[in-house]
Parts: sequence; structure tokens; C-alpha cells
Amino acid sequence: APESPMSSSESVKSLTELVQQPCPAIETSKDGKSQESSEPPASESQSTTPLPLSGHSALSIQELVAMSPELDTYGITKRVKEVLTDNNLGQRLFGETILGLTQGSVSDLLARPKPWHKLSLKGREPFVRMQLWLNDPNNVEKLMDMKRMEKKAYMKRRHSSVSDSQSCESSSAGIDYSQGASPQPQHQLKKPRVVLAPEEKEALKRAYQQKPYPSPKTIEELATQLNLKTSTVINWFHNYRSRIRRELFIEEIQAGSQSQGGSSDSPSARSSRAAHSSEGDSCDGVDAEGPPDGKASGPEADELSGAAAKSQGGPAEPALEAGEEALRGARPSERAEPESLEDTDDEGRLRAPRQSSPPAPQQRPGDALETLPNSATEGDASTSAASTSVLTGESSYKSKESSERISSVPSTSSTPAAGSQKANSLQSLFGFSEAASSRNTRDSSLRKKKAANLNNIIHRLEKAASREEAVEWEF
DNA sequence: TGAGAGTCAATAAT
DNA sequence: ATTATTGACTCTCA
Repeated sequence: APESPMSSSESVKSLTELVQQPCPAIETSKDGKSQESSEPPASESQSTTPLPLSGHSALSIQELVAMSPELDTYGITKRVKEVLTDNNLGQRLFGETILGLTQGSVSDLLARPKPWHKLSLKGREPFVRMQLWLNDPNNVEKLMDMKRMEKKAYMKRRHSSVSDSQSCESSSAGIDYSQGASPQPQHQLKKPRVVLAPEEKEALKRAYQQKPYPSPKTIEELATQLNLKTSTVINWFHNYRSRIRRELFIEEIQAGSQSQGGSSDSPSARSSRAAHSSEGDSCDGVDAEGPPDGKASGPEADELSGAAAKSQGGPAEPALEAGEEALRGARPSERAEPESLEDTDDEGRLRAPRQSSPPAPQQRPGDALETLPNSATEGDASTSAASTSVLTGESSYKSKESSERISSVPSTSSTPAAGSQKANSLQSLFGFSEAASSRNTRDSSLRKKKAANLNNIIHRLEKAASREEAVEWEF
């Protein structure tokens, strides 16, 4: 073996980097697809790669995502935020240019990244793109160029309109005489965007605490009583549930990164005692979890977390028939009397009513996590991928300190890395899939398939890579 | 049919 | 001018 392998820590560079390089041909060959694990429908054909994608890799972003080792989403967003602010680059530009997302989405993503293992393939894409961008030595420069170009275009437009000239305005359609445009001419062809009043939100939150998954009937009731469209109530629950979940993920990430000094760890760990048979699950005990530092987010504790608060304070009274109570004091329609608002307030929050009596082992309002259906479990497999910094971190990059200009480029790869890195990255990748398939066997058929596919990809990659550098990979 | 994941896009806040 | 929030969509999946 060439080179002392040394720890794995810093060695595990990035797969992204590997791919990112002009790797001549990673084309497996021209032959049609070859046997085995046939990917369902996915793969090619997706014309979704109009973005820069940092150059010219032969692999599509999706392939990269599929091969990517576990990324530290939190760390990535942190760095991206720094680079952007340090260089006065906005989210809009970054989002549209690099990620292909709108400003709002970018803001959300940067502020509340979900942990890698809780992301779907699609959800991982932006993070891979961000990592790719961070690795690009010219990332900032390129964006700045874009910015300049936009400005130029903007100026130009303005000029032409001010100084007359009917040049480019296409026919009709648009905004010809924009400016003076009064904000109301276009009749309400655009629906007005519903904005829930604070009282309504409160009521919905209360309803959520009693029943996170209201039945259609309950939803109907809520809608009627709050004077909202049914779909609005449904949407609200969908959104609220998923946003609460996200909020919890964040806690997980932060707690993980700071409490557990060393290793990467990564959120997962707790509560994976699903145990056999998949069902009973009546529940975990209260899991006293007492987060070391007393409490979670102190500062905010606002809306979302407020509802999710886990004050296990004792014997909360049995909740009523769902809806009802929640509606108390909610007086939608026209306006709201300050009074009712206050009223409801004090009692609505501050305590997480538990619903003990009701039948069905529903989840408690507060901590609905963990037990949640679906993929919540998915991730626990990430284990061995140990190094949180896998693709991510590494490399130097000081946080804000020196106020120099454009040097924040974190480029990891400026220096032609040695082959060992590649080896390592693949190793980690492999490890990942392996772990994924081995842990938690049941519900595996799908997982196995995925793993098989991953291995297949790895295999091909290895083949291609070995052509330019003899390295031995261990499998 | 309904849940969750991702996003969009209007509009609130800074 | 940017960034943050959030109701509504679009897709998948089961």
C-alpha cells in the first residue's frame, strides 16, 4: 500500500471533488447498459441540469447525489452563508444561478437545513450543488460576474425605457407602461393569497396539539368554525407538521455538533429501538432526555417550538373532543377583539396537553417525532459514514476574522490531490451503503436495491478511476 | 386518498 | 434591497 493511510479523518476528502475534476472519461463505455440492478425509472432522461454544475463533469448532478457520501448539511450552509455575506452576494443570485431555486427557498434552506439522512434524493441535490460550489475555486468570482452582468442588463433596460426607444419591448404581453402601474388594475385574476390571522393560527395550533392528524371531519369543523376553506386548513396542517419536524431536526443537529465534541456523530442515535415486529410501539417511555443544557432553543421558543414544547408537566387534563377547545376564543372573520386573543393565549400554550384518554395510540401532541411513520427511520443507517466532514469540511477556511476581500474561497482542491483521497472517498461511500444495508434488516428489500445500485455505481467508478491511477480500493 | 418532501412566490420584516 | 415567513402546489409513494 502506498502511503500510510493514517487516520481517516482528514483523508476522507470528497467524492465531489473527484467528480468535479475534469476526469477525462468516466464513461463506462458505450455499450448499452449492462445487466444487473436495473434502476427503476430514474436515471437519465431527466433534463434537470441546466445549472452550471461547476463545469463539465461527466456525471449528472443526480448521479453525484446518488454517490455522495454523507454531507454535513449544517456545515455546508454555514459556510455558504459566510461566503455570501462576506462577498455581498445575495441569496437570490446564488439561488437562481447555482442552485436553481428561488430566494425564499434558499433562505429557508440556509436557515434550516435538514440533516443529510433525512433528506430525499431530491432534497440532497441543493446540498451537493452547494458543496460543489464551495469546492470551486472561482465560485465567488463567477457569481460576481453574474451580478455585474445583471446590473448591466438592468441599467440598459432602464435607459432604453427612459430615453424612449422602443427597442426590445416585445409585443404586448408584458409590462409596457410599467412604472406608473397602479397596483390594482389587474383585477383579482391572481388570487389574493390567504393570510391567516394570528388568532386563527393560534386556534389551529391548539387544534394541532390535540390532534396532529385531524380527521377529515375535524378538519371540516375547523374550517367551518374558523371560516376558512377546507383546503386551507388541510394545507396548514401539512405545512405545520413538516415545519415542526424540521425544527426538531435542527435541534438535533445543533445538539449533536456541539455537545459531542469529537467525532462527527450525527444525529441519529436516539430512539431507534423500534424493535421487532413493527407495530406495538405504544411507546417509548417518556424518554427523559433532558437535554443537558436545560432547554432547547431559549431565544426563540416561539411559535413552532412553542407548540412542540415538551413540557411534560404533569397530568395535563385530558383533551376534549379535539376541535372544540381549540376554537375557543378564535374569532376569525372580520376582526378580532383584543380580548379574545389574550384570553386564548394564556391557556393555549404553556402546556402541552396530552391526550391520554382517547383511543388509538396516537402520538402526543408535543413530541410527535421519532415515532412518526414513514421514513423517519431511514437515516439511522448513516452510522459508519462517521466523518461528518466527509465531503464537507476539511480544508481550511477561517470564519469571519480577517476582513480581507475575496479570500474566503474554501477551495479544498486547489492543490492537485493525491489519489489517496479518491480512494478514501470511495471507501466512505462504500461504507455508507454497506452500513445502510446491514442495519435494520427488515424493510430492506428497497434498501438492498439501493445498496446494490450504489455498489454498482461504485464499481464502475472504480473501474474508470483505476485507469488513471493505480490505487487499491478495498471492498 | 392522504402524508410528506420540496418548492414557489407573494408579502412581511429588517 | 435583502432576507424571512408561509399558504399553496407538484410529485411520489403507499
